[in-house]
Amino acid sequence: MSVRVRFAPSPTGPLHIGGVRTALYNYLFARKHGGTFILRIEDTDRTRYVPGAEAYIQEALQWLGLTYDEGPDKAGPHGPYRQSERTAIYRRYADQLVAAGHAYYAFDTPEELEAMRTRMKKAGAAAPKYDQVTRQYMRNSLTLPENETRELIEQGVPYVIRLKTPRQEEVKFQDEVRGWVKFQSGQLDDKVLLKADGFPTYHLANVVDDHLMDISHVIRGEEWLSSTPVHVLLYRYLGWEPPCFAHLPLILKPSGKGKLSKRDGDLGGFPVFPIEWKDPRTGEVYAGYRESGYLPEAVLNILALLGWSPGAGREILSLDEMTRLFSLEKVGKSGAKFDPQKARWINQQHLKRKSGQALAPYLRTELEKLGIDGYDDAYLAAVAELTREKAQLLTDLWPLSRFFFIAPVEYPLDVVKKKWRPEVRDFLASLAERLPDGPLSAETLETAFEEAAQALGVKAGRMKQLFRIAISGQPSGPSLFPAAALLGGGELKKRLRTFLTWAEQHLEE
RNA sequence: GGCCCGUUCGUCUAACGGUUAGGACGCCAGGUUUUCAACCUGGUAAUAGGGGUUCGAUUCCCCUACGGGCUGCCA
Repeated sequence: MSVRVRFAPSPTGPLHIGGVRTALYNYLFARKHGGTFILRIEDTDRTRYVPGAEAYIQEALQWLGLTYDEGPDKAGPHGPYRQSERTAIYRRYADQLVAAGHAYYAFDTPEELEAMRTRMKKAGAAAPKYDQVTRQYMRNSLTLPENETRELIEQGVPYVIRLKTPRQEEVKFQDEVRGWVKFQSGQLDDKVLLKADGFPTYHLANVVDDHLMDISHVIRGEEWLSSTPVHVLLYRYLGWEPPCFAHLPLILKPSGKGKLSKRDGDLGGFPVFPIEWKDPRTGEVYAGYRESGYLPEAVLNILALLGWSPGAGREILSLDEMTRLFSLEKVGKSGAKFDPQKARWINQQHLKRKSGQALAPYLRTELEKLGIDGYDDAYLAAVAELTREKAQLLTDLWPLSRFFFIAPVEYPLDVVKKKWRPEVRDFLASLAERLPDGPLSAETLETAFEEAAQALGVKAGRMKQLFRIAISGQPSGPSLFPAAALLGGGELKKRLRTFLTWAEQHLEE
């Protein structure tokens, strides 16, 4: 049996990281088994449709490198891959279920349903549902005479098609991550399959499409676990073999309770969306991992570890490595709290593994924003090479790299005061004299540094931080001599003199 | 409330009946004879509780507690 899996988001807004993780696991499973990964858009709710959401999903997956083999923009043998374009198909199966006696027409208006619920609540039912018992008192093709049902339909009275759940049956299925899960059908309600507007609900569309698209494994979030028995029933009534199910543990809020939601990002200071999202209705902008300085491979790595572990202490993984190591057996059962700190650490690890060359374009972009040019790629790469060690996010790179392009004009007065001593002036001046005008190596610089210190009888170590401040304007930063050497002798001299002048003005002895 | 799922350091997790219960993030301490978010070393800290089963339970079973999901003509 060939592996075919799908990621089936609903375009009701931006994809959040829980969804991204579902996509990732599906992707990994497909690639691991040489299978097919499909993107299917579940846009069956016209009231919640958000323009731009589908494009957002595609852009996010593309940025992350989760390429799919079939999808709305990638033709395949089982299209179309947008459910709104498949309504006739669902209709056909809904009719088939009615004809077979497994589903029925229900004419109850929303008001009537509401009335039923409040009535039952008053009578003591905590969560009233349209089920084996309730349906006997509602307006549907089970309670109405056949000719009346036909008449209502002919008159164009709105109706839905509901699944006729059996009264007392055990419905069970084997979940790949949880083992056998059992439900009593009497606990189920008569789910709407086809809505009054002719669109299917998730349950119908999902089952029909998974079958028609030949899906072998349904890998989705745990929020679907309790509707799986309904799906199992549907497969049975349609005469189809159900796929394998695997329900993934949920990603939980870092603090407090509940599953991760839109708001949590703002509160916790971390993004919940892969890329930035502008709400077309409110104009609100939500931060994305991409814009916040995360590498796509790091985001994938962060998410992969939330609910899955390859064991053996492996944590920093590329997409290829994850693919090799992935298995549903190793997926955990319990919800995982999102840890923003660890997320940043993982990003940092990936950043450290990047070459300066690969990071250079990011610096280029920052320079362009400021209208600075005149630096070649090799220089940018060398800078990135030095600063990436200290960066956790891509966005940390520029603040760390800035002084390689822009000479400091201000210095942290308090630190300078603390470290200042009379011989510093002479030392820096002497160092400036010893430097060549052109390029220099870190070794040459260090030698000159030592010599200058010796000549004046001061400890080289004591001079280092002020030297750093003089050339970068910052009390800390990348490895000192390599960084300074990269600036070149001429530039160093200039900066030392500027600093000495500044010191004269700001330090009264 | 009902149904379903879950429960190992603060967090993510490893250990598929026998380990001094391991790793990672975080935190703390020390080192790196300048700083430092980097690096190195060390430390801190867990099997929810109670019953079984077993020679032996983190691991299997039951109960309780707690957490989560679902309970829509939303997905």
